[in-house]
Amino acid sequence: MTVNAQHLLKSHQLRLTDMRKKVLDLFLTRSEALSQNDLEQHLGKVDRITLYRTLRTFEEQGLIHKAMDGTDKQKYALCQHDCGQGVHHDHHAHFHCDTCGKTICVEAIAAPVVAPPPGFSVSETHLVMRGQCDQCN
Amino acid sequence: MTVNAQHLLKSHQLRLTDMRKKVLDLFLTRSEALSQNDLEQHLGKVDRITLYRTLRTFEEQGLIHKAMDGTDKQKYALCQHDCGQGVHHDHHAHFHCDTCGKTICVEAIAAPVVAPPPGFSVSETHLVMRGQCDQCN
DNA sequence: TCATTTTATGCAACAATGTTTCATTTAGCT
DNA sequence: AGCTAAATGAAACATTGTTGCATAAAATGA
Repeated sequence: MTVNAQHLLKSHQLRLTDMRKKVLDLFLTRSEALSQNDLEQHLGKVDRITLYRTLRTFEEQGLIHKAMDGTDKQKYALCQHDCGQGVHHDHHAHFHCDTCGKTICVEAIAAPVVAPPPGFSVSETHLVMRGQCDQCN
Repeated sequence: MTVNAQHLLKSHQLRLTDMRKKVLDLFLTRSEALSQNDLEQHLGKVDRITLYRTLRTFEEQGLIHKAMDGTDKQKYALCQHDCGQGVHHDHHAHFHCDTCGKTICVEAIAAPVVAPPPGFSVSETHLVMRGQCDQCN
């Protein structure tokens, strides 16, 4: 486990367990968003349920965020900002490659601030691009 | 069945079957996007698989489009433009209410045109807002 | 209207994913 | 080392997505 992972867990009031260390380490070495299935592939034989709860916990504590990409599968990526318990500050766009299926965070592009229709209030705005990534182009 | 539904099916080269007429009629009376589960609730006892294939066919033929809303469930809404086989022209934003769970199309707001990172090419861009709708506010 | 052809349906079956309950194990603290 | 709160792992179940195949129905043309 990297020092970084240990520090991240500690700073988010999370106990250091094997599963959490392994999962977080994997996120730290990957630039693209990971689905639960991706994680299972990379981690080998791990308990599906524990992994599911680990991801939920990480998301609740602001360690990772859901990467909306228009597919029906949930994917997660590391938060780059100081997100905390129940608070996320990730406003970047996500890019989904229709060829390789990878989903990556595009920090350089922020979701636009748009005026909602009358009577509506907006708490988050997401921008999702689909197409071909640099690897597949 | 409304005349509208019959005309829509015909103009998209689709046979007029009971399921298709019922499903399309329901979309025509609803302003929000519908999940497969929503449709089953409203249609009563219908075959799950046939409904699944009906939605897939409608989507392929440009009658309905997937309404991305950040939830893990697939939702569909009527195309407002002249979408055809494999061609969709829906570039509007979608709004998801975190209270009532409804997802609606916001025709007034278009997904922005953004310059992708170098090496990337973009085929579609989606804009999703989350918050409270006018009913729940 | 009826026979033919093409397409849609309904059923069975299965894979993947999401989720809860509960007994057991483990991490963090004293 | 021992205590306590929390995490894990197993079982079990719900929901959703998906394919193959025999049957039924829609469109077409005589």
